[in-house]
Amino acid sequence: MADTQENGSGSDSKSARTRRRILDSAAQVLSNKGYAGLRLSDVADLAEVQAPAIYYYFSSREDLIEEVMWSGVAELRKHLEEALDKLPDGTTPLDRFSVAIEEHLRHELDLSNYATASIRNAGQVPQAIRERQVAEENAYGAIWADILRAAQSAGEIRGDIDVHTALMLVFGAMNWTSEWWDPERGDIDDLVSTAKAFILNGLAGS
Amino acid sequence: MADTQENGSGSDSKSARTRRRILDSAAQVLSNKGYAGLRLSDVADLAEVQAPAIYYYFSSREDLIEEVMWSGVAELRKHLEEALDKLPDGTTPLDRFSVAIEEHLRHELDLSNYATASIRNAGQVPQAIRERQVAEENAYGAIWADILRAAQSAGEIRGDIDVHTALMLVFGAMNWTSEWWDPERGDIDDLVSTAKAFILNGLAGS
Amino acid sequence: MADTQENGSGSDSKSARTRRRILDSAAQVLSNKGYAGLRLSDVADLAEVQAPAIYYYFSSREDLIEEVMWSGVAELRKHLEEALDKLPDGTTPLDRFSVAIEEHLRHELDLSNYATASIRNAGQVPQAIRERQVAEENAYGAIWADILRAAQSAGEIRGDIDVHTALMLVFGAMNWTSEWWDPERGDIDDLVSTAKAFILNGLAGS
Amino acid sequence: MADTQENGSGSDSKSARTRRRILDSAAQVLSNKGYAGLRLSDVADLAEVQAPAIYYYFSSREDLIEEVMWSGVAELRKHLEEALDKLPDGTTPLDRFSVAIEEHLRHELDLSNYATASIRNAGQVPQAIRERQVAEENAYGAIWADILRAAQSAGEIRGDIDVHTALMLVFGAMNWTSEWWDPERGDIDDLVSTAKAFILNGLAGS
DNA sequence: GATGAATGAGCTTTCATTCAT
DNA sequence: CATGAATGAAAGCTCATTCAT
Repeated sequence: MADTQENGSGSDSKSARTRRRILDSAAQVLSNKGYAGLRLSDVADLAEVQAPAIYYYFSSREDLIEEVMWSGVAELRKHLEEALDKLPDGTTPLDRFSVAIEEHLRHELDLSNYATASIRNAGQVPQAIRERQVAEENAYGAIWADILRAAQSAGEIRGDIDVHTALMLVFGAMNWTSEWWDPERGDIDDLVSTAKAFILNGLAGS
Repeated sequence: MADTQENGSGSDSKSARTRRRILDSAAQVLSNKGYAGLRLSDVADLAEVQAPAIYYYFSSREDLIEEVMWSGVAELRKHLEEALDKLPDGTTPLDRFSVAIEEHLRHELDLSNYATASIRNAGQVPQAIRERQVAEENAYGAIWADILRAAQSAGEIRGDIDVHTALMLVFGAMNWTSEWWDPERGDIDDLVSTAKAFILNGLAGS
Repeated sequence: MADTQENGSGSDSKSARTRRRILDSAAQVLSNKGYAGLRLSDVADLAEVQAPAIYYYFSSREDLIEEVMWSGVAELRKHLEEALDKLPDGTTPLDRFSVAIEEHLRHELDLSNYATASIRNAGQVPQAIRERQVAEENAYGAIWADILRAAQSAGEIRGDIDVHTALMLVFGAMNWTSEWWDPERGDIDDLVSTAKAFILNGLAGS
Repeated sequence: MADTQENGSGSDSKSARTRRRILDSAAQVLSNKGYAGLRLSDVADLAEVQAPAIYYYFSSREDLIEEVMWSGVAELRKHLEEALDKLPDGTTPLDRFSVAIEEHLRHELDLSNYATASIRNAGQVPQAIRERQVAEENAYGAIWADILRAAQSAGEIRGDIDVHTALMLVFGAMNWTSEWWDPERGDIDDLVSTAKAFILNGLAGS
């Protein structure tokens, strides 16, 4: 599944499908080899096209990578927003938080090379590429921060904790999973419940 | 300090000092540009030598990088072992754990390009380089696992938690700090105490 | 006018007009960028067609360029022949020569990208393209040589001068104008009269 | 001789000789194939080095070409200045002019790929490269203009002629020779004397 | 010990050209 | 007639690496 996800929806003309294949391949290579290690020829091989065909769809290597990095976070956000929207009206902030943790982890580990590509390369990509991604990250972070603040107001988590620092520690614990978690050896349900317990206890505290 | 740390001690002949400068520079470049993004010419510039001079000290680019990656973790372990050895005999596992968190964070953020280089590039480095680093990581992880298990036996943290998963979540929260924490804007003491509270509560749980 | 000239006449079906537009555009690009610098995509943009459409009218890039280079001189010759034919029967060789100078200059500077394309790229085009152009050039040169020899016989210009060398010096003075003369800043009538005086005196001599 | 000229003088260390060989080769290729047609691999073949070696001496293709274009005119000027300096004090402007014609032609035809490269590609090179060359051209043109004005003051040539236009016609006649004159078939002394007669008569006039 | 000089492999990118539609 | 899609070949350029000095 991890290798065949579709990014976004939309038309599926032959042209659109080729573009998608290139983008998917780039996400996978980026995720494995890193920004500087991504070679267009590897992307092309995976996408089953010749390397110059990439230039029919993207104006440069940077352009292609930018779109992967940007849509990695965008997709994560869309995913989360949809999940939160489905919750019944009276759901408590802490329950919403719990859902967010689950969605983030499942999307990162189960579905998306885009997410892992974004996460792993955030620190290595040149400034020009970084900017649009940062905008998306801020939007994504804002959703989490809102939930966290609501939980604080509701007294569900400690009030003395700095929201930004807390969020970053939580993201750290979650994002790092893609570095060590092996889908072949672990059960994702176990991971999700352990992570939830760790994080919620960490923030609820005594 | 972060840019001028010395890795290990030992002889300080001119030759040894040049070697150290090259290694330090490689750690810094590796930390910023990633494995594939490291260019020997950048390392040479930082170390103030000519690029071919690197070959006098290291037999190849891979060799140089391997040493950085490997000593990043080795250094972290030495650091931790020394700190733990200094603790009085009766120190509880949980207190030892608390000290470990503090040492890991301070070393990563304050002292060492080696540590961040190791952490950031663990997933992108080729297998050949990875192996020795993995051995070091296992040794380092074993120290943490011992403490954790002792704490579990002592009933200081929950017994239902899987030690390996817990450890990885903790490492995630800590390692990710190097991606977002800005020494210019935050106080490291605050970060350390927030991280300790988050992690210890997360594992103690209700 | 210089950018919209039509080369030759003939059928004006939509197809023929598109072909003409492509040829005109090629002449202009060739004139500005040179043989190796001509890109079909530039020609296509100027002609307002898609690049592959060019292949409907010309079997290759070389083919297209050959036609421009060849018709550049052909057109110059047709132009000159018409002008000479209009002269009254008794016109002296020297007067015919004077008319030739004027026609050549006006056509080159005022009317035709084809002429400048031919002139500027004569030395850089591959042999295969060159041949047909050389044939045209010889025919064109023959007209000039005839006039010059007649003038020599009539004693209107020096007899000791080598006709071929003289002709080449004259062509040089004229052809070079397209490299330096700026229609925005100079008056073409002034240029024509100065050039006539220079050339005719140069050949008449003392 | 044309293929083996040395450009400028100076040290002849091995390194300097390689640099010179690359520059000489570039001048020759530029002269034959034009700006867009110059391939570094052709230059490298002629210079008997591998293509990337060029980058040891020049930072880019443009850089290399700029130096050829610029030094083509610079060399021409140096050549001319030296010849004029050798003339006895009382030499008339017209005699100086005559010497200038001779030096220009001989240098262009006999000695220098640099000169022909500069002349042929002046119109096709991008603006960035052009600028430095234009400066040199102006300096070179100023020498000629000075002589011409002096001759006008001395009444040696017509007073009604525009100096700039005249100069351009003269340069045209001379520069064009490299397009048609074949050293195998013609005698350069004949060409020089014919050209002198043509130009001087052209400007002296009746 | 260290460097100037050079190379070979491999990268991104461009471009003429083809072909199914 | 014309175009969207794609390719093969080759270009400029970068970089790790070598080697004589």
